[in-house]
Amino acid sequence: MWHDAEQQRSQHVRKHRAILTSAARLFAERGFHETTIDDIASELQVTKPTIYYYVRSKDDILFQIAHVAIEEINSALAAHDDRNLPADRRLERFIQVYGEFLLTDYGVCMATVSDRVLSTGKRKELRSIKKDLERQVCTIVDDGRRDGSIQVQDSRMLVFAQFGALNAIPQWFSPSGALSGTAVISSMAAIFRRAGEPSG
Amino acid sequence: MWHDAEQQRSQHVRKHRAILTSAARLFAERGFHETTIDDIASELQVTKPTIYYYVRSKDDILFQIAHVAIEEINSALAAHDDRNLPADRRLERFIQVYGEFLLTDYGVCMATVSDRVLSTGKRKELRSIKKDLERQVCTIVDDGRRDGSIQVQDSRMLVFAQFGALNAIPQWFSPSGALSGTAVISSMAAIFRRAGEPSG
Amino acid sequence: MWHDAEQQRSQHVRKHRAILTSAARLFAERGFHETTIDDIASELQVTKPTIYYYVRSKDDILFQIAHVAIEEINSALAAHDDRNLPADRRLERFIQVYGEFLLTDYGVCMATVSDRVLSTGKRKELRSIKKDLERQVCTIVDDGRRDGSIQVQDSRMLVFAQFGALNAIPQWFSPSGALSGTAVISSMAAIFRRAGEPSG
Amino acid sequence: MWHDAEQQRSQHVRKHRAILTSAARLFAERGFHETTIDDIASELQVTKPTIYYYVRSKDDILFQIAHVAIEEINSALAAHDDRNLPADRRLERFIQVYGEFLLTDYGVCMATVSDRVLSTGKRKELRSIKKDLERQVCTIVDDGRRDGSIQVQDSRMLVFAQFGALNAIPQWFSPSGALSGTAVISSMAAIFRRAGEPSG
DNA sequence: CATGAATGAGACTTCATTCAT
DNA sequence: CATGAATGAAGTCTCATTCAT
Repeated sequence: MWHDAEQQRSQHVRKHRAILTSAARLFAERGFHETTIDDIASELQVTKPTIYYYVRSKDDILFQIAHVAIEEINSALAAHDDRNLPADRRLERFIQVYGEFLLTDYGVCMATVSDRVLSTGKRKELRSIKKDLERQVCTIVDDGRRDGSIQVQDSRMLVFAQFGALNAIPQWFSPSGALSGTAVISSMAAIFRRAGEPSG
Repeated sequence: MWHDAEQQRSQHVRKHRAILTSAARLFAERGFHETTIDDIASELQVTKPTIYYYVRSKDDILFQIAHVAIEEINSALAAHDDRNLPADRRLERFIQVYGEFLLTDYGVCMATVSDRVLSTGKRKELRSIKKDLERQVCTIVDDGRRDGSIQVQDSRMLVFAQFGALNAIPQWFSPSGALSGTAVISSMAAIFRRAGEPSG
Repeated sequence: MWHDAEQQRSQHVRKHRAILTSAARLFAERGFHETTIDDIASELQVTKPTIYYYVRSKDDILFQIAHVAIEEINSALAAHDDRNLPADRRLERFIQVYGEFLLTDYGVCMATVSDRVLSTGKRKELRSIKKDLERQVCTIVDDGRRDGSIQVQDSRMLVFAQFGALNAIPQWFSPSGALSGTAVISSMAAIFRRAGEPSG
Repeated sequence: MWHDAEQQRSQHVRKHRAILTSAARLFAERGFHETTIDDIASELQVTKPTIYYYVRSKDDILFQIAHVAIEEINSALAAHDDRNLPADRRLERFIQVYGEFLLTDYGVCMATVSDRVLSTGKRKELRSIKKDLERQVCTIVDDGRRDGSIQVQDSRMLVFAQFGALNAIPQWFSPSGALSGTAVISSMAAIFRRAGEPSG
């Protein structure tokens, strides 16, 4: 029955994903080097080699987490079609979506864990993916400069500032703090809205 | 002769500092976990135990680097007495000084290396020091809100955004790139100036 | 129907043999420790447990390969009835048959792979089988000493020398080289013929 | 005092050599894969990391053993200047020297352990060294063909046969057996002397 | 019969750290 | 003060082998 095969396949995908998710949480919480494969395994109630049945190596896990993370951002971004909005609104929406993502384990992991453990090849691939994202946002800013809704000297600098500010959130944000995650994100959005606001 | 002792003492301090400096450079370049004590030792043309003569442990090195770093920032800040300037100018000056610092190895190391390797005690101490710095900047912003030179909803958010944006610079900045370090810093300063600019 | 059972049985034997053959090829090519059960399985397009359905363990495979190998040699030797030939001719024929066998995967595997992986019991059994073969050849040499066609001080030494020289062939022989396998074997046969040639 | 440094250096060399020697013995006895670094360490009454203080990796040990082995053979060969002897005598002497070497742990190790564990680079280097040795012996045989003291169709085949026969000795020779090592070697030498003896 | 999944056991290797000199 | 040597403690990864289906 093809259903069986289908089920098995999805089982496999699900478990693979479970590994990434556990790992993302642990990497986000303790850091990459502070997390052992055994930690991941025991969280999933399996043994070490089981992890290796699904995944090639420890840094492969990180690499795949990053890939999943990017996919998630992109699909979250694609969820709203905002091509008709003015650029400043689109930028704000981006900050919202990206900020929301940074509250998840995948997000924290991606924003927090250094890519230095990766092999040169993987690192390059990852950086290029991240650059794509940056370019996307740059395009929005450039649109804004054209349609007059955003005013800034150097779009790349603004984008870098935004990513820097947002990616740092996990380093100080605590869900039990005074501000909710959404509030924090709104605050950040406001700051960067004003930074690009057409003066006078 | 007390002179001898003096000289010895200063020798000791100098060598100790050399260790921190080499380590800062390597940590900044390769990362903490990617740098071994041997790497540091061989860069200084000494052997491992020599390092341990001056330093308690590997994370002690990181800890001390952070301390030196903070000292340096503080003395750089103290160099200009700007108590009489309006807050927005003082904030800008801070960004300049801090940004300049981020171009040094100590700066990159501090902005880049996670404090997760440290023992809870040291980590807390370090965080509290960093918090002091944040508070200093918060005070400036709050002053600005009072004197009307800075307009922002939540000062802490603005400060976090600034530190985030600045601390991320070492992750993408390359001295061989189109923009000089100073240019980058000015750009950042401009962005945050505008973010706090009184509207209308 | 017994026919079905018969067919099944022969299926089973065929598959079992296919495993041994693939394994022999891989062991011969890469070596025993450099070949994993998975390698064998994937070459046969089956999965690991399937291998274990036919075979007890990895070294069991090696053990059985050796058994098959010996059978093959013996049946190849039996193919020519040469009891009436003079001993020197019989020895030469042996070298030819054994040499030919050493050009096959089973042969290379047997000549090349150490028996140290085997349990003591299996190792002893295998060595005793090999000793049988040696004894057979010794007998030929002894016959030669009696009938005057072979002259040698210590038959066992001659036999060991022969096996050593022949078994080493796979270590240097390349089918793409100047000499064909048959030529190499003839060469070896000539050398040992002369070594046993009655002088004067 | 330079003497101290000298002593220390020689200490280091001596210990390094002790590792190789222990390893050679164990590899020869049990095989490479059947010997763990811990086995080597515990035989020397040190711990595993100590081994790594002197040696880069497990297969580096094998590689270095082979190097030492070759050196030993060459120096043993150089010990007798036999350039004036007829080629057949020189060949015999070679067999004696090489055979003697095969009774040592380094010899057994080299003759017995497969080079398949080595990286391609190291393997090539080693093979080329071995080829040099073969070429040396080939030269002797060729000399013999010229001066009439050795008669053989293909010198390389004779040399391969010799090395094969000799290298196999460790597989069957037992010091507690009827024949002494020297006796075995003489026997082998005799066989190959006769194999190359000018007929008639 | 065959498979996907899981595991036990162990190997190599690294590295911060410490002694004895 | 500084060094060569040594080590404890882990960590990553591999692989033969076995269940449950």
